[in-house]
Amino acid sequence: MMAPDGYVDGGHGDYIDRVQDQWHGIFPDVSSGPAGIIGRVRRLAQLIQLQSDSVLLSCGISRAEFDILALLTRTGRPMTPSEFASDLLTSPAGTTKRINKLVDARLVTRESNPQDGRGALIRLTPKGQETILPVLRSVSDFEAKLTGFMSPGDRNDLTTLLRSLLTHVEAAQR
Amino acid sequence: MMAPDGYVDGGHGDYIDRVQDQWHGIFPDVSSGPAGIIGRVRRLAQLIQLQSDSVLLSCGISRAEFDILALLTRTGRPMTPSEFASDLLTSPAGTTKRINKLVDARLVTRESNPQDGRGALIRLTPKGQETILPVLRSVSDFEAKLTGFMSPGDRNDLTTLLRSLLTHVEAAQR
DNA sequence: CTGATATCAGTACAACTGACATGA
DNA sequence: CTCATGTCAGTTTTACTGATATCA
Repeated sequence: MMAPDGYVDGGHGDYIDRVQDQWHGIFPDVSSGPAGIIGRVRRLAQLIQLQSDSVLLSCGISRAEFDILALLTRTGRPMTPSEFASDLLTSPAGTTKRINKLVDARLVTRESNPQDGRGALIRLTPKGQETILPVLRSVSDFEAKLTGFMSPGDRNDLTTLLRSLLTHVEAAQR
Repeated sequence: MMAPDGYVDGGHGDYIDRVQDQWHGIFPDVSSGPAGIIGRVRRLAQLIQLQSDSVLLSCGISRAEFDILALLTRTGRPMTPSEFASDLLTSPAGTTKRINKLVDARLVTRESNPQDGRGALIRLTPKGQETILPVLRSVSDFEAKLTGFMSPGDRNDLTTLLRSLLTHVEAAQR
């Protein structure tokens, strides 16, 4: 069914459909289209976070630790605290605290940066690599399980549409 | 370009494209398809949260307060703390604290439930209604601005695909 | 009695702000 | 000197766990 503003008038499939039915009952003339996208992105992230945190917990690692270790793994090189902060959108002080916990756990080392005396260089230790690899596999399996029910075509379409939206939201960030 | 597992091999449009290029440089044979969806949902929610919080801040209201006031508005009836907790996925004690702040601000009232002596009933006050209505408009405008660049067809497609994914994730929740 | 509802106290965690030391 | 980097101290916020009172 098509609403006047061009949005599909949802059935009762998920949380957001129920939310939008409620809004429509209160404000019948207000478009609920954008919230059908933004609301689902937010709700999905909330549920995924919940489930994904329990995957990490079963690996004995926190989300904060995972983010830094995964970032170090995928760049494959030592990185500075500034790089963590700008990639993970955390404050400088918060970044320091995360690093300290990882240093205490011997998962990373902190060296002074030979190129820049102000800076530090955070390097993954062998223990850090051993720790993060199975976790990466678990997380990857978890993500595959969540999306595996979709057809390859739908997954491609969703990926493309989300990329388009993310590109736009990133541009609005600045 | 199509990867062997049926996922589009992304260009360099957004944060996740760059992340996936890094992963592909380290583990060339691992599928990065699911993370192209899950990663974007997470990143989108993070950026949207950031921008949306600043919209709320400019309205002088916190996210926690907004969620409860919006829920009360869209159901159009007094609700119990249990209902807040199960809808917003917060703990009972955390829910009580949120309500206390709203009661202190005179935005809601707490009455004992005549149908159930154990329970409470939270009701929106006139001041609460006056407070939340312009905020709802601001948030709605913000959401429309984020999605307005997409074609109606793309918005429909994205909505449908996200509904399908959310329905699946909700089912996995139980 | 049991199970559910709601609250409170205490705790733990995460993040921020502002100050500061260091060096480009 | 000014600006950037990184760290620390202190504060605030937030949510949780466990215990408790109440009542279906």
